[in-house]
Amino acid sequence: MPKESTKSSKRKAVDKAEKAPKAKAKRDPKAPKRALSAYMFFSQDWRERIKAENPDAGFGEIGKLLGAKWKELDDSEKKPYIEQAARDKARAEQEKSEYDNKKADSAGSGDGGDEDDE
DNA sequence: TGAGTGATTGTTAAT
DNA sequence: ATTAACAATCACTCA
Repeated sequence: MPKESTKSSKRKAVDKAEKAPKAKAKRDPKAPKRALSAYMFFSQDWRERIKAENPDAGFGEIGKLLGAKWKELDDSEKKPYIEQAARDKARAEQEKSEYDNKKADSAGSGDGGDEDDE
């Protein structure tokens, strides 16, 4: 059985389940961005289905419908999406790698080699 | 070393 | 461009 060592706490954040006051835009100028989550891939595949059966459904309907279906799916059904998420995660790792690389590089040289206009 | 925190992903549609 | 529920996430940071 998989050992569940530390998973006894981080719950608090999830447990809160409070209404999102508002999503933040971003903090770092070149945020390496994270990886997409299974839900992202799931939505990409389902969004068309949801709209197909709910052409009038706006965002609220789709969002709730999507989430409802997502939970309806079996772990095996989500697996493919999770795998995609895992794949993207690896991609994100590379992104971070570059970000970390640049970061370390610019840190030493005062002036940033490449400066994006922003 | 462990804990948890926040930031991020994508959809649609309106503003 | 931004925001909003919907869900996952999980890499980073700190003491």
